[in-house]
Amino acid sequence: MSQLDQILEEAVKKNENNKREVKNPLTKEMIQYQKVLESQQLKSQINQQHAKKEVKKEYIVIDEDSTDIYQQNKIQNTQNGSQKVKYVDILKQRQEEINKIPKDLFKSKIVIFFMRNFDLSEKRVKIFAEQIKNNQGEVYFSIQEYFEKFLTFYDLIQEKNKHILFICPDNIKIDELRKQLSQYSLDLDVVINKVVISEYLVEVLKQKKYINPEPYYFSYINQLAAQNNLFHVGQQEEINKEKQQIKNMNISQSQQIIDENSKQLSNSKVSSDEDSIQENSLDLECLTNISRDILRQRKMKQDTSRQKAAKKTRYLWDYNYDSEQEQQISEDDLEKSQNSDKFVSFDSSFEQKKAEYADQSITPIKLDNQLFLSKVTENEEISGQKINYLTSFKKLKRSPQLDNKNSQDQFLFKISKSTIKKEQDLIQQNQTSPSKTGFKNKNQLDYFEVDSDQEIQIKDEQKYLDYLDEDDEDFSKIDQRFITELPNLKVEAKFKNDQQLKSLKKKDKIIEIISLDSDEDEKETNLGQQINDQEQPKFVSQPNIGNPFKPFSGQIRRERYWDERKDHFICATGAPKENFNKLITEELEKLLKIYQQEKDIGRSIAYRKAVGIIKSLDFQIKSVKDVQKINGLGEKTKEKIKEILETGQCQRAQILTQSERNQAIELLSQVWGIGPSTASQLYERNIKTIAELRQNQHLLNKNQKIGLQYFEDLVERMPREEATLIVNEVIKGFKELYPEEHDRYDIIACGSYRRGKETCGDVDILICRKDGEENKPKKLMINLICKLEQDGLLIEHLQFPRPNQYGSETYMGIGKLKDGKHRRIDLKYYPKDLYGYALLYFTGSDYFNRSMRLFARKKGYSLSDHGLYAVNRIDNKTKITSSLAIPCYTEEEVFAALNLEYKPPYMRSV
DNA sequence: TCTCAGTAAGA
DNA sequence: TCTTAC
DNA sequence: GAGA
Ligand SMILES: O=c1ccn([C@H]2C[C@H](O)[C@@H](COP(=O)(O)OP(=O)(O)OP(=O)(O)O)O2)c(=O)[nH]1
Ligand SMILES: [Mg+2]
Repeated sequence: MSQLDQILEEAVKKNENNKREVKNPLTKEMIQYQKVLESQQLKSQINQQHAKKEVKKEYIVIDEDSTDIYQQNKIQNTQNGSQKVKYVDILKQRQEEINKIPKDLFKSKIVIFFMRNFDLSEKRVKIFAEQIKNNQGEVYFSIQEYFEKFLTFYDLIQEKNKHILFICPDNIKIDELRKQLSQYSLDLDVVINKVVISEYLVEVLKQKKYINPEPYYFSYINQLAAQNNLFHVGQQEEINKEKQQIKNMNISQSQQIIDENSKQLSNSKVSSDEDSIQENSLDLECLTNISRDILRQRKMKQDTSRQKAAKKTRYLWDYNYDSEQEQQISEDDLEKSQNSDKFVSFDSSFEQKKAEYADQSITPIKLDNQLFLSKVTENEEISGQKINYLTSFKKLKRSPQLDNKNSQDQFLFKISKSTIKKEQDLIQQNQTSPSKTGFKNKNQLDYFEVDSDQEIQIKDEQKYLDYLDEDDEDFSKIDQRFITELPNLKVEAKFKNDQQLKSLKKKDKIIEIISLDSDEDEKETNLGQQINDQEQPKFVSQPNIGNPFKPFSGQIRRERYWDERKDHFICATGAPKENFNKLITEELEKLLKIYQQEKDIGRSIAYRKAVGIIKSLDFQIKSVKDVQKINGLGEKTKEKIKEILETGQCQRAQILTQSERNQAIELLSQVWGIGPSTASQLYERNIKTIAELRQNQHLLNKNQKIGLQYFEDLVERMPREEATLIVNEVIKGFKELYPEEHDRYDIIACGSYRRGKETCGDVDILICRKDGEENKPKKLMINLICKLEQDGLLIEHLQFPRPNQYGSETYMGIGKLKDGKHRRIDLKYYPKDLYGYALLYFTGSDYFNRSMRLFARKKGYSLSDHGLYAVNRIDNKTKITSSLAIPCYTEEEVFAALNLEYKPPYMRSV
């Protein structure tokens, strides 16, 4: 038995052993991923230390990405005689490491790689591939690529005498491969000798000490640097001390990570409990789920961080920021400040670093009351004018040394002496400051430090100009729009204790506090989930003496840029009533559904967009040429369109929708309250039909049970006429409930009904008071719901209304007409001022909303059912939102505010 | 490499 | 935090 | 998956 055979056998065995354990999501792949994450954390920690000058370093990492630059630079260095910059040649180390693998391990083999794995990283695969090629082997990166080699089927079979390996990350791909091959009526075993999961292959190679994971982790680089005297500090003793410190830190920390991981690994061997999955069906499904979980986790991480950031920032604007309080600092403090301002990022590419070394024009800049270190490009010609503009900046954060001081000092910033000096020199030379620091007084010194090494590049359309260009006169007009306040909104706050209240009052914001009425019968009404005290206070409006919104620099430019490109947005083009390409959109929608199930956000957005674009066409696509130049339809989509035009279907969609799993999940997630995650969990428990689900109701929550109960009725769409009757019932009930003041309210059926669709999935009803909020009965929505329940219209309640910070309320329930089927009914109440935004939102369609909101976002606004706000997005984590919405009292005004043509509801069905 | 709408509720 | 919904 |  050859060496390779042995290794493969072990890898396969490992795979089989692990199949029993996979119920626990802590699989090896996940642990590898964790390891990478932690390595990244370590990296950023050390980067921070570098930034704080706790550790100085002066070397550059050479890796696969920077070899060319390295070679050039090396020649230059040696020509000059003295080596200026030192290198840690990680590439060499990696090559040495990979050389440890016996050269002829893959000799004369054919290897097909299917890569997506942390451990068998891309770099490593490249080196592998190189090695195999040098040993009379062959390497392919897809099965198609491999097939292209053959003219006849006979050739293919002959080739099998060689050892053909398929290395892939997980079992999904094997499944897919099988399907692909079945299209050619080929069996997997005919084509390929062995299929190896890369994860387990790597595991075996590691055990045999052929490969070492360390060279691909950050800590290894640090160790190397320390070993090679590449850390530089003034005193020799300190050098040694620091070197040792870093060495220890990295070794112990990375060792710790490895230990922890192996501990988790051994803990993760959990015996599967009996009701989980049948033995035979387990393997593929479980592994697919796990890799989905991992994908989802990665995505979820990004999403939640964005959400959190978004939540915080509104408070930032309203309650934390006060420019008046910026303090001046004495000369003494200025003297004390350290004179150092070189920021070198650790592992970025060589070119970037070179630029950083070379660039001396780092200056502080103040944008919208945040401080940045900026790079300013001087005298670039923009629209015929020579202008200085900001090309990139580093965000600054408050120095921790200030946290101990008393609160009055909290608006001091720190910037290094030399940068201030540069600024002052410019001012003294009577030049206009190239940045927006506003440091006119040399005593003014700020205590700020660099938040992260990452430099934020400013996109072309977002360049922040120092000087107003001709368009910027319009700022005054914008200003007018922004300072207008939305009247009639009340401030409502609920505090955990008086302290919170005081601290807010201190900041001179006037907040009117309305105690939440505690009517006797309130306790009996189920108002849903309790709000956590910690989350309070919530504000129904903004303080009525807000900072008048100042337009952000570059706003005119930004708006113009996106106005020129607005035909890329479906909200600007709209869709005709008729869909001329039903076949294509239906096929693409199949794929869309699959990707939504798999939680592949990117692809589902891409396919949704493609469907939207095709629906908006006012002609029938006859060939791909008709859609050749459309923005949003890329290569792959066009391929699929071509396929559909030629064969009448998309093969991939066909294969995917045929699979039992996908069909079951699709069916189960049609139950209200069950989404893709729950559906696939149910499928794992071998629940594949509604009947089976009805047998296992204990797995469902309250609303899901209701959804299941009325499943057959709810999956159906109702005819438009029935929706009309339901709306009339609601209006009738409302009139009976409030006979005197009913005409003070607008009651409008929105959703697909308002868009003029012939069938409606549900009834969406918007209620809006026409005059001020003060007169609105407190329990209007609850009363209405009780009334409709008495009338026999509403049968089940899914979601009770509860006032939120904007004074809007949402009800979701199930109702039916006499002798009719059960239908979903949504009631929403919005205060008068939100009428325009709410009507726009509730009319949809969902994709039209997304398109319009994206357009608003790009233009520097944020659009929702609560308003259109001006927003300055500094980076993906930081934004400043104006506390005052741009007033739009009708849909038309919202369109106008975004400089969009008004689209009547029937054109919004994208 | 980053982004993809924005908001809210239940468990 | 995760999932689902509009 | 597409676009920047
Ligand atoms: O993800 C979503 C879903 C819906 N909506 C808005 C637009 C939509 O028109 C309205 C009502 O939602 P519903 O789910 O009822 O959609 P619809 O457009 O009315 O279609 P259907 O006929 O399926 O009810 O809520 C969104 O903004 N985002
Ligand atoms: Mg609807």
